[in-house]
Amino acid sequence: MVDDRRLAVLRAIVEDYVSTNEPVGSKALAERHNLGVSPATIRNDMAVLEEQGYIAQPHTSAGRVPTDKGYRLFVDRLSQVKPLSGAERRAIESFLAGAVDIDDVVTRTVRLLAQLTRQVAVVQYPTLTHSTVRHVELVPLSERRLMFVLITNTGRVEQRVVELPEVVDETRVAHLRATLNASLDGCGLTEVPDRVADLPSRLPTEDRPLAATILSVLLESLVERHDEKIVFAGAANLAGADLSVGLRDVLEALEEQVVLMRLLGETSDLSALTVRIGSENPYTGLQGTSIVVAGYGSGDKQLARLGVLGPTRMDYPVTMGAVRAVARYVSQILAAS
Amino acid sequence: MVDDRRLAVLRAIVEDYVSTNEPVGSKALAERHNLGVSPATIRNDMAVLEEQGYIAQPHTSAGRVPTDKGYRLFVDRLSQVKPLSGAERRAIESFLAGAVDIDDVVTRTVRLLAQLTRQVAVVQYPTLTHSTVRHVELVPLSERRLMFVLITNTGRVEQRVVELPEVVDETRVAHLRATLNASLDGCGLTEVPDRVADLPSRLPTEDRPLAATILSVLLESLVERHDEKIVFAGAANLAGADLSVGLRDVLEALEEQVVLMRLLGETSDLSALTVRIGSENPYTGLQGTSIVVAGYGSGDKQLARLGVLGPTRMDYPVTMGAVRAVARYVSQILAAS
DNA sequence: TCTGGCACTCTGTGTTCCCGAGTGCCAAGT
DNA sequence: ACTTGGCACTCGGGAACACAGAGTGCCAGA
Repeated sequence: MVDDRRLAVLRAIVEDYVSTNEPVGSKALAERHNLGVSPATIRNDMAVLEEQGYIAQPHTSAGRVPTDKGYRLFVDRLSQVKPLSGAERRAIESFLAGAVDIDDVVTRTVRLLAQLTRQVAVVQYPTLTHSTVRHVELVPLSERRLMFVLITNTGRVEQRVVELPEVVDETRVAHLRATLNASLDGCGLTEVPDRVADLPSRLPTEDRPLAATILSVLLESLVERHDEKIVFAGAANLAGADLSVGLRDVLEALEEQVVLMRLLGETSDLSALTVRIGSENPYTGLQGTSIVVAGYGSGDKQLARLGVLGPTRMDYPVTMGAVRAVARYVSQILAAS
Repeated sequence: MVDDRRLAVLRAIVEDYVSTNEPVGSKALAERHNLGVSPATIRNDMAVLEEQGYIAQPHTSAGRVPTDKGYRLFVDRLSQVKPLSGAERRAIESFLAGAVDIDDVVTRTVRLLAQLTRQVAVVQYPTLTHSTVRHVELVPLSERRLMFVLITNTGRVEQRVVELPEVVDETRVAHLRATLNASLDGCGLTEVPDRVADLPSRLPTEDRPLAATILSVLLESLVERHDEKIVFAGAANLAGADLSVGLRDVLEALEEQVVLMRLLGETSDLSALTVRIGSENPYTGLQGTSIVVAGYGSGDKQLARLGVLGPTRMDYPVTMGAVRAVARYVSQILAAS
């Protein structure tokens, strides 16, 4: 009973603070929310909440502000993800449906999410780890050069130019192409190294150096692209917000692929929404910000993650709703293509 | 004589203001630069310069600050582009040399430029307008789907998935592929529509619907990509600077492809450095910022542009030097690949 | 045409003062 | 055992004010 009310007070504090951006006092709370008790009682509850570390006061004679721990409790137990409105859902759907290729899907998604949440959106390209080879193509560019193109089932295309050790005619290229496709078609990218390991030995002796060159490029491109690409949008939305730390640090972090990677990657559970609040984030420079992350993917496999980053003082229910919805729609689009 | 000194005063004002970020007064000017005259004389010159609109004073009793017109004169007649140091040149070279494909070149370039100038760097992808077709590839994905891949001589790859009107076997695809390559190889992208116009009529009747479908996708992809991709980096560098207008507006402009396009595109001369200062820029929201743009390209053809954007109060000689140098190195890299 | 001198004008900063919101605590009421 | 009204206390932030310092414009003399 008493405990319940105390939680209600915490919820009210979070909600008010998020919407007004001002420390909230006992009197205002008693007025705006009908908690059925007097300001004095609320003050007592607040003292306890502060004792327990859920709220804090900026100055002695100011109202209370939620701490990271307070937000955490709010997100875990006091709030419900808020679904999007019908209009918003339709807008998402039609906006994403127009995408022509994987690049386009990612670009549209990140912009959409930024606009929807009015925060910084972050989207990771579908990882190659769970993709399979759809086709390998060798395109002669000149006598001693060819372009190597790898197409995956997620629509991603990797290409490399290969300098050849010798002059090679079209017939030999065709043969190699056929052999490569035969051994790799449908094969998961992680298995590729195994599959091609013995390939040179299955070829005529004179083709082996050629095959070796191409394979080394192939393997290299797999390794290299393993560190995934991440894009963001909506940096302008940070301009107004008051991050406790400087805006500069946040922008710098956003441009560091590595930081972004870990930001999205270090979430434990892929199928649910992950929220990391303020100091829960290991990176200084991102103190004062929170992130909401969801996994997405085609079919039942989670391929990558997307999310938004904003000030700790954000509207979690709404943001979580938007992230979850966008993740679902993107998954849908990818599954269909 | 007098005129010369007045210009020297303007130059000194610009240099001091750029380095100190504070309105510069007659006394400080007389001390820091040996102009050989007294502060009083300088005051007279400053009065004239203000009359002519080259400088202004923020408040009645403050020093002077260059106006956009003043910067313009400085850039046009009072400054010399400052070449990079040897160390910087070597750093550029080695950093760019490691790029593996066109995407990589652009990404590295934009980061490099941002770091070098400590401002926001903007790089446009090589335009397709002057590229030629190196190869067209058709990759069957399933019975009624194939992937269409277009490779250009600049290393750019466009791909599209095509839904076919009928089930098509490999032989017919091969034939179509050969025909396409025969007519398009080496052809400039702008000529493609002409070249393929009569192509269906040269094919057997039963192949015509198939060819038409594929061609429509091809043409569409050409038109669509005509609005070029532009990337930027170094937004964090804006955080400290004081744009006269809000940081938010600038960030918003940077995320608008269209604005960026026109920003880079509306330069008259491709072979030289273009500088647009403050209000010379047509976009509100970018008042208070200047841009320095250079063209780059492989061989003698200018393919695209790159540049940096920063506060009007920037070090023009250094910035211009960096932009010019990077543009040259990128051109070199592209020509070699 | 340049220079030193001088009166004038501001901005920015520091000080002081005071209002009001908000708290913590206590004693009384349920 | 909670809850409530009352009350004294604290502190941040805005308004009013004074003041020093930098810079200017102008003028008379070299």
